[in-house]
Amino acid sequence: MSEQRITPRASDYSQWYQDVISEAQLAEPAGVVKGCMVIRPHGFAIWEKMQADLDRRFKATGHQNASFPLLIPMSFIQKEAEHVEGFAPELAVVTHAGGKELEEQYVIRPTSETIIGHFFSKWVDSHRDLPLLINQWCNVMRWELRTRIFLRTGEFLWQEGHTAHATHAEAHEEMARMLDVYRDFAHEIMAMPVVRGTKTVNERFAGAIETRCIEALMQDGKALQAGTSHDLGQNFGKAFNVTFQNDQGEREHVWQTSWGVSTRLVGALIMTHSDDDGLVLPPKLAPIHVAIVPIYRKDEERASVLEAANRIAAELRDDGLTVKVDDREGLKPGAKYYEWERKGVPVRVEIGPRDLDENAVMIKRRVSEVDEKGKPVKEKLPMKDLGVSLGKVLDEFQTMLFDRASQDLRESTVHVDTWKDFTDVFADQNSRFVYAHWDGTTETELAIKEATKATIRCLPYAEDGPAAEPGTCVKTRNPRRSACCSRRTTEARARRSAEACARGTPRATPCRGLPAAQDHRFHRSPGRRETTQQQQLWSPVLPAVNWDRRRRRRSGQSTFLGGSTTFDAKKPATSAVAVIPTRKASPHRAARCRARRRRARGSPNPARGSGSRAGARSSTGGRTCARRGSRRRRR
RNA sequence: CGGGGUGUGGCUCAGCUUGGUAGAGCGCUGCGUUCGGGACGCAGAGGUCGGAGGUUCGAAUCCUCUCACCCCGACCA
Repeated sequence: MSEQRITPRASDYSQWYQDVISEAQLAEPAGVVKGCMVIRPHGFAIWEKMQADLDRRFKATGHQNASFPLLIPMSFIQKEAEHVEGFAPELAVVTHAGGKELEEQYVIRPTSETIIGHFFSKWVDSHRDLPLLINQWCNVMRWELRTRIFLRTGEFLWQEGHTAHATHAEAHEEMARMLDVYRDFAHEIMAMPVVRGTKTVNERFAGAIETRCIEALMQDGKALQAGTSHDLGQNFGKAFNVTFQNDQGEREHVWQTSWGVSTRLVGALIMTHSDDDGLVLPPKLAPIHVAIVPIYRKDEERASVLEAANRIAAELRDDGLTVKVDDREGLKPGAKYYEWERKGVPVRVEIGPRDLDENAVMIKRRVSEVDEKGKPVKEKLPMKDLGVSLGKVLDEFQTMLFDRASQDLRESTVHVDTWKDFTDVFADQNSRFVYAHWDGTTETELAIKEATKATIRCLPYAEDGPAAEPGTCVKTRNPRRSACCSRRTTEARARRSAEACARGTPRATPCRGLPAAQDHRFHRSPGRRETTQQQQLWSPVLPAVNWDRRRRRRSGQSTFLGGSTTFDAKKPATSAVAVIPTRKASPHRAARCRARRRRARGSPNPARGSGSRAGARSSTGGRTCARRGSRRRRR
């Protein structure tokens, strides 16, 4: 147990997150393309499973998939005033194509309300054309200044639903319906409890009249916006002249909604369940359900064990499970164990000569108890009907993850009534879900953020949070309803100290009690069951949540035209794709030389990378490396 | 946009202050011994030192210019 590949959560949560992703081979920074990521096969497989289930839910609620252009005429973006203001700073713009400067520039879509609005205007003419229920699976680009893999990247994959309705009531209902679809998906498939709520005006989508969200709590106590659903009112209908004749023969503008979830969900999944040993996946999203590790010494053992492993694998596949037989030579079983655990495979099956004699196998759940010697607990299962018993284990595992995450959420949620209590929660780098009264003003909202870095995540649904009841604002003492606050997970600040990470401490016991077995087989309908069982398990006792900051910049900051002008002035016709805002060239070689001299002098380098990580690595590295590494790190 | 840092085998880095023909660990390839919680031995492959120019008999190292990426802040449905 010498090598520490994954930084523990307690020492550096942010580094832990990156380590889990890299060790599980989910994704990596593209490097050659700023702020973008490459999603590797194992990570993409998780996204594909998410897509498959969500797509089914969208179709079950009457939506159809379609595809719209990646490029959007600049003028479209400018048609809705708030929309422009919100998105302009992070647009990538195509200025040249085919060797010539374009007469009208295109933006690479940051979202498709505008171009879809354009086509809606062509497709809608009568109230009989409504409702129009469209979804698009695609990539979008937002030139973010600070990126974090899966959570915020320059380019990301998502789905965006866009609908048009004849009445506001209908559109509003659609908006709420799709938020519930997201909630159900998070609970049933991701095993991730979320809180539904309404965004404050300040956090609302640019161009919407109401934005709702689902908010999840990550293990560091910070909130993550996992999905949004917007009531766009008639804003885009008016901007793009989407009108219809109602049954009275009058022309009206349509009422629209839009809603989306993205690859950020993969990040949410990682941060909800994973531990210091690496990725933990709920079975319903695991690309591999079962990894079989054969164990043998002699050649004859090898032959019989591998034969049995392959036979069992075939049976399990018949039962609908995805199985990997790890028959690689040259790796000891222990190395394989660690590898599959890092990759989040929910259940491992070990087969050796002893098991063949007993007609049984040993299984190990990805999250299990440890015995008095500190060794993980394994279970012996008969080979007969292994598919059935493993299906049950996977069901239990899925339920256990949801229960555990729900408990985390419950324990990390507090209700406060005084400003002192409020600030205490956010002392140092700490964060939790906090329910508190708020006077409803943006001014107070910003003051709270300024003072604590906490943001108002949402005004929670009554079923998901405390009921709206009279109270006084935690900050101003003005009367108002309750809100849920937290720091946001995507916030850039890194946590470097162990003390800072309130919820980063390792769990005393790796596993909270497993729930009672359920009487259906996992494989009967993997990822397809209309589960209600889990909803019952979810006790709606808690939290509330938080944010969705976006699109609204305060006036006085860069507007679209300002950014554009700046760009053009600095970067004439050299590239086909321009980005607003532009960035300046970094320091050059002289800086490097200066650093060298400083290093040679022995003075410390304040911006040096994580010391703990380097230390861990050098301790297992070669002699030379260890010596040099420590010398350097210690300064 | 402000501040800082880094570019050297696939990865993590050393070497640069004081110029002399490029190193380590991991990984990878082959062979052998191992194999129920991260194996070991031996042999081996692999580098335009980010790029351009300059100084020098000689540049990874010194100088100038340039490109890229990362971190902190700002900013961020």
